[in-house]
Amino acid sequence: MPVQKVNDSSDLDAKVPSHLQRTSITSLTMTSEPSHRCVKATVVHKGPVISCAQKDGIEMLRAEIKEEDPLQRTAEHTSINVIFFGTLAKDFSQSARQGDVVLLADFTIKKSPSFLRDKLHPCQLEMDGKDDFVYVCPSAGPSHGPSSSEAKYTYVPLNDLKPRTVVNVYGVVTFFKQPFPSKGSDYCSTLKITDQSDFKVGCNIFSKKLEDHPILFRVGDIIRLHRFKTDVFRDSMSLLNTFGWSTVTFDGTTDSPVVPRTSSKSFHFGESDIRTVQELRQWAANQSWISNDLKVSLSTVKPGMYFDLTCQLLAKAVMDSRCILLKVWDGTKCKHPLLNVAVASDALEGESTIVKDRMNLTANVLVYDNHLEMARELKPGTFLQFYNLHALLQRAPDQQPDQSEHLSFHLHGGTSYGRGLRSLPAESPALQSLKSVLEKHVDLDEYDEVNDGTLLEIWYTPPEAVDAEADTGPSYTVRTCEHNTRRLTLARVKRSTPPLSCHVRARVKKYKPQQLYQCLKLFCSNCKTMEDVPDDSAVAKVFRESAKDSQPCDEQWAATSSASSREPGRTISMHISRDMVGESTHMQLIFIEGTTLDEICVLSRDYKNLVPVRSVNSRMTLMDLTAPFLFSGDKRYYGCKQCSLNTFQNPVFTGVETWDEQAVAQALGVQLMQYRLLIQFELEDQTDTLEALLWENTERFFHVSAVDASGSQDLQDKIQTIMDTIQPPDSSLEERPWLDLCLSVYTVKDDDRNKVCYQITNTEIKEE
DNA sequence: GTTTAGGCTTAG
Repeated sequence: MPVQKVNDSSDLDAKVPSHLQRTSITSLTMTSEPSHRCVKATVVHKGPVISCAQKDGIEMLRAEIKEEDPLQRTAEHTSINVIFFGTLAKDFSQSARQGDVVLLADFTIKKSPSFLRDKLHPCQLEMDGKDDFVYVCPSAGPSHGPSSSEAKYTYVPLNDLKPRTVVNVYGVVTFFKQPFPSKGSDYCSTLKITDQSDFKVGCNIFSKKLEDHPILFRVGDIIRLHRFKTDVFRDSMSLLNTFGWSTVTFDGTTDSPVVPRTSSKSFHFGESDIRTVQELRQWAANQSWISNDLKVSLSTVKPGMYFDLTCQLLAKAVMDSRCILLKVWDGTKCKHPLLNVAVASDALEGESTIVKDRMNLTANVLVYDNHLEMARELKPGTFLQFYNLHALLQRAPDQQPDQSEHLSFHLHGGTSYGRGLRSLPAESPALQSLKSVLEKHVDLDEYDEVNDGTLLEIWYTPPEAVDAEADTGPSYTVRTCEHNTRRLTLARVKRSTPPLSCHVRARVKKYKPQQLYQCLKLFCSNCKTMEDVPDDSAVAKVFRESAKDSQPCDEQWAATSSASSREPGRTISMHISRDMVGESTHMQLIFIEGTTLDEICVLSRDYKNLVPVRSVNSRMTLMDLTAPFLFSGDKRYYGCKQCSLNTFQNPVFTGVETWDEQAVAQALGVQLMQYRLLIQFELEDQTDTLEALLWENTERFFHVSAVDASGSQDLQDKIQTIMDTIQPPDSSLEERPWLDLCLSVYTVKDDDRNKVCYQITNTEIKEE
């Protein structure tokens, strides 16, 4: 069903079919049953139609809709993202404008992948156009028609104000205080406004109700005053609210939507208001008092400064009856070390800031006295505006006098210079740059559960890097993979959904096995059995028992020569296949019987392939597969006990040019076990630790072949040397080199449960 | 039927 238009907001309500129930956006949850619900709200943002590559190029559009929220202070999640897909996206793009009221039904409720950053709503609505239901009522003011009441109000320029008259005025706010309790019965708002006449007029507003006070966020906001009384005070004109008064405010950003902010349920608002606001914005943008007003962030703040800070609340704690600690960040790194006010974790409300503390991203703000009333209401995650915040260098209680002082922030008591704080609604234009900076730190969100990569690209372009701190300095490894995925923190990797390939930068906290020779494993590629390489004492025992009381075996297919050993009763015999006699290969494969392990080791220096055998009832038999079935130079090869076939009775030795371990194993019916190197690392970065295996990639990682290492002390020493560099014995974390790693995240079945595993792939040690 | 504040730094 395409998007339908109606002319009046009240018509929308008439369009609601009887089986549908109006639901407030605030009350929507993941478990809401969407099928019989509809929402009515105003479009506050409409994005472009985007073609989504990860969804077969389907077109999509994100819009943000907002429900009437008279107070704009405490109600949470009054806005929600709506994603339109396919033709509905295009249709909506053409039919709806910012400010329009829409009625939506038959949507799907999904988890919002952007909630942790935009704080709009934990859910989002998705509409694919099949049975969905979209009505649009073009904006013309929330409760009145556009032209019928035009010119109802006249606005007096500020230079034309006459004393003791009641007027309506428009102005740009050049100074304001958040409402504060007066000595009388009311709250008082104090502000100063100006307009194109450049006259500045002071204004006081008294009201018992906080919600009736103008909603002002920053200097440059625009205010409309109805029914204000003029008077002269200290040779200047001033304004005071009088009976029937009202105020409406607007953001002062040029080109941003003209959205009236008011608690009033019914107010006049028409085309001429939009024009007036736009003209004032344009005029103010060229005034030095606003355009020179550079924003101060944590990265630019200087000690001693009083400044306004736009930020997000991370955590809070009550210090005492006159002080609350607010831990905030704005995504920028402070140039001075930031003071960390230690608070017991059970006294702290909100997320842990440890990771951000370490990166000098967390500002500790001490809020005093009259501001506690406001601070007490704040919830972690809220966006905040501080006014006249004081940056102060101070020493931490446990700090030595010779150490550099740390920067703390105080919101002192009182309201001088507009001192105060307030929360900002998530959709405020004043927050757009803050949000985009915070998004670059998405990997730091310790509780971020964004896994749905498909919808993510509609919100942000991934940042190039995670963090400058870990970026600097060389890596002891190099990635060899072709793919160009984002680098993630370990905390983020742990929250990802397998399968996944990703890049991390980490250090090795620990590794197993600490006795590195134990990392050499035997692996059967057939049955996937992995076992340790048997130690010499176990192998020697097999040899001793095989040689005990044995008579040389007598096989038709073999030519045999025997010699007495030093021990009485033990004969050493060598057998060569008759098939091979006369061929050039005949000395390449020799069966040997009756030796000790030591003896066969000595003999293997002179013969290429020695197969130890024993005699059972005069028939030649392979030894127990605990022992190697083949000695070849300094290498020993083992067979899999489960998978080796017993075809030794009638071995075939023809047709092989060169005997190697594969050919020997095949001729003997042995399933050759491969040498592998297995190491388990405990990786660590600023966010978390994670156990990752080095398994399939080990040989490339060390530039060492496992089978070569099995017979070479030099190569085993090489691995030890590399490990001692990655994780020097008794080293502190800072002494260990960073490693750029490619990680593979996958699941394995473990007792019928899926277990997530991490393996280092496509990564090599840098060798000088 | 109309007091309050009328900007202009805490001092932790």
